[in-house]
Amino acid sequence: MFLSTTNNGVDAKGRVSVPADFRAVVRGGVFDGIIVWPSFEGPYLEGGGQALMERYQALIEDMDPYDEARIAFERAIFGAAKPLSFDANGRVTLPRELIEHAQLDGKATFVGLGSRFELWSPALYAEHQTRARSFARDNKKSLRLSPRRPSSSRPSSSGGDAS
Amino acid sequence: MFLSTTNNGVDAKGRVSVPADFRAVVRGGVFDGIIVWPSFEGPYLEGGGQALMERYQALIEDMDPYDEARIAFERAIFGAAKPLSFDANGRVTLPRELIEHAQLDGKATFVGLGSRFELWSPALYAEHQTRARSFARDNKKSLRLSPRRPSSSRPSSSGGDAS
DNA sequence: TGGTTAACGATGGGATAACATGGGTAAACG
DNA sequence: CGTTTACCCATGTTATCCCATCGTTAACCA
Repeated sequence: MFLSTTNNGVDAKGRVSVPADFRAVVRGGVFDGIIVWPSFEGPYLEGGGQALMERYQALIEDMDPYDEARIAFERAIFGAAKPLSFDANGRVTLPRELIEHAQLDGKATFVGLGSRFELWSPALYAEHQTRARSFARDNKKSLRLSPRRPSSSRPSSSGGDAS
Repeated sequence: MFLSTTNNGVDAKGRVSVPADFRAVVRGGVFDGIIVWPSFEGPYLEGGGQALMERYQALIEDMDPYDEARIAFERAIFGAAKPLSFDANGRVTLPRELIEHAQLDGKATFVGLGSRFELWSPALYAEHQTRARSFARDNKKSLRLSPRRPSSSRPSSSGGDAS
């Protein structure tokens, strides 16, 4: 499982060290590396191991062969996905177009999301985080996670990040 | 699996380098090359390895021998498909009619789509690419990954194409 | 417990092989 | 006999591999 957030450097050749935890997730597959594609939702990258790609492929092959959505997904995901293999030190080389899409400038933030991960420019990710947080606050009623309830006594005062 | 998008040149002889990743996918078959035919959906080419052809053959042979659709598929795919073998440098020579169908003019864009690939004029593909991305964004809900269940119904090497 | 050392992960740079591409020549085809 | 197709070699560019360095963490020893 891809977990946690890591900030690594992107050198002049576009190389970036994949966090060791992430490498351990994909270790064992026939393809020793990760697969990365530009998100079609924003200026960041999405990635995973080959197993993730095969899950997408299974999903897509269940769709009608001439479904417009199927063709769109095939082109948006498979067409844009780059297989990036690890070098001896656990790095991958990001192609120029991926670096540009995510606006990476010397640094990249790996964000683990369980079955996949995201790659962000640190600055954009911070911004995205604050927006995500306020979105969560605005929608907290729909975010009830578990039957466990806080049972009062918790200071409802805004804890620092007021807006 | 055919992945990623590559832009290669088409010289005066109609030769184009097949991306090395793509060559690796079809490597090992008895026929050392790719099979390409004009799409009946638009001005581009479709292609794959021999394994893909055999899949199509199996699909079509399940249809009624006198089904009009079967005849149409046979003519549109098998009748128009050209086996293009690699030269020593990994290139194929595109016949004139394929170049004209896809309106290739010095450049060709290989688009990997998992079990097959497409060949486009770069300008024409750019347009379809943006449309595919926005369509995918609007319909992403239909791509939800279901929680992986242990009883996977198919072996991991799906589709017969090598990794 | 404090200090030292070995191991792992991350980073930087240079050498080398792979890839894409161009042109030329010989064989095959009509 | 002319045209086309296949094969061969040469070259620039790019990506891949290999080695060295450095910081951090974890293990080990006194």
